[in-house]
Amino acid sequence: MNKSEQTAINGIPEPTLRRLPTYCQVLRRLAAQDHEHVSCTQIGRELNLDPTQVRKDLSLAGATGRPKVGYPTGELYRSIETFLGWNDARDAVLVGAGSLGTALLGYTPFDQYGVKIVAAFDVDPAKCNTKIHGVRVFPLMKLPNLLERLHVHIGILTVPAEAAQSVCDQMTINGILAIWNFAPTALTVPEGVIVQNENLFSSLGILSSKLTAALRGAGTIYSISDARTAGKA
Amino acid sequence: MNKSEQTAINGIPEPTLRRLPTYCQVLRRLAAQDHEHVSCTQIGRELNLDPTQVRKDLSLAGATGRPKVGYPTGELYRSIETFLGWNDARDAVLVGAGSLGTALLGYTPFDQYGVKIVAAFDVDPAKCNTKIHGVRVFPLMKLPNLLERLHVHIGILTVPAEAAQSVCDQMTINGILAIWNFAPTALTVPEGVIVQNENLFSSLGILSSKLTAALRGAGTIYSISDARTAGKA
DNA sequence: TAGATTGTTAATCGATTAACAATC
DNA sequence: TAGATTGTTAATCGATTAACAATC
Repeated sequence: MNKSEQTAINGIPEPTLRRLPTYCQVLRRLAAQDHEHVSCTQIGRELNLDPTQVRKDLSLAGATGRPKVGYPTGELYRSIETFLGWNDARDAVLVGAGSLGTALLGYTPFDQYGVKIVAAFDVDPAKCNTKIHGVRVFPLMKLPNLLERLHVHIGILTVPAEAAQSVCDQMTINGILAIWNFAPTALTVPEGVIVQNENLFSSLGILSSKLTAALRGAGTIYSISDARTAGKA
Repeated sequence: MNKSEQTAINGIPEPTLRRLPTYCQVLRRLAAQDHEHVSCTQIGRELNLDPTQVRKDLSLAGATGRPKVGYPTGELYRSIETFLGWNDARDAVLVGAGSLGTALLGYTPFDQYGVKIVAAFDVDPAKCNTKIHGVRVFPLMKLPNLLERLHVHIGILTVPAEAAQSVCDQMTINGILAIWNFAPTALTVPEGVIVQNENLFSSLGILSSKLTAALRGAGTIYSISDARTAGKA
């Protein structure tokens, strides 16, 4: 049932989509260092990935290289960028100008990664009609009206879990097609709407359970510096 | 070589570790609503997951239920919490008190999720010796000294990509065993050190490539039926 | 040429899903 | 009891990895 997150779009596996942006980051650096060409082996070394996997990912994104030579760095970068839809930024709105929302409003790199936040919304009257990092904050009430006028397709959700579904509904009713959800709760959306969950607590769960396992193992047989053994099993 | 990130710990698959925290969130809500028992079907409905998968996850976490009855809600919650190491909070330090770092310092739910940030560090003298959301900010220079004294095992990295590896090295040299990395760059760490990458741009890449695909194919039968699966979260 | 590298197909591995007996 | 649910084993599915011919 939860096909959404794992299912391939256009035959592109989700893990591939997740890796493509990291290739962009490496390629940008290599291009700045005047590397005209780059091989899958090089990229794989930078990111600790199997070169074959890199090659398969690149081919899925439509890139082509030359045997022995590799891929032209700049061209490869641009073709991934285009594939991801990052070459020209899309407008987005953010709802929930709390600490996390504020941070995202000030996160300048987004411009380079295909997203431009054009308006923010909050229920707190104290925040409304101010600007945060140059973005105007509107009362939540105005969301439907403004969405209709602005034709924005991306919504960023940084509200508390309790408010998430209600705001989500208001977004989808008014034309939002993709929601980047930072609220730690599952959203129900109409068919066709894309939801990308960013659950910080899930990551934290992985981190702490691995650490717990490592420390547990360290206490019994291995020393702390040997925690690696506990980490692999 | 980055097996550490993908490899199961104690035979627990990474996807399971990622789902366990979401079960906690649902269970907490159900417990508050006085549900004494809960079934995998119920949990699955809340999160759009296959009930069999939920059951398997729970069994991997060591929980047991009773046929027809289900799992005792409170007990199940506590057993997952314990499994994740969230029952008593671990100390952590944060390096990089920029906008994202500041947001994390103010993210109160962390206390409930096993992490307590006891100190922050930054290179900017203007930020040093102040408090952000009640956490003292120290000059980065003091990191080694303080880590040694505090015996902290978790490091949160919210510095720019260029500084990430250097700070990471300072962390691991001084006893950090697990790094929550928000910098958009791959880290090289000694064996046994756990790295959990939180690459916002990877998520953004998935979101925007799916949206691009959906908009590109808008109108064709193919993309509409394809978008259906993308909707479920 | 020789060796590195691409592109692609086949094999492997692991996670999800299905099937089903046990049980309350 | 009947039906829902657990626990577990087997089947399926998909991603990763290996193998290898083509090629610059």
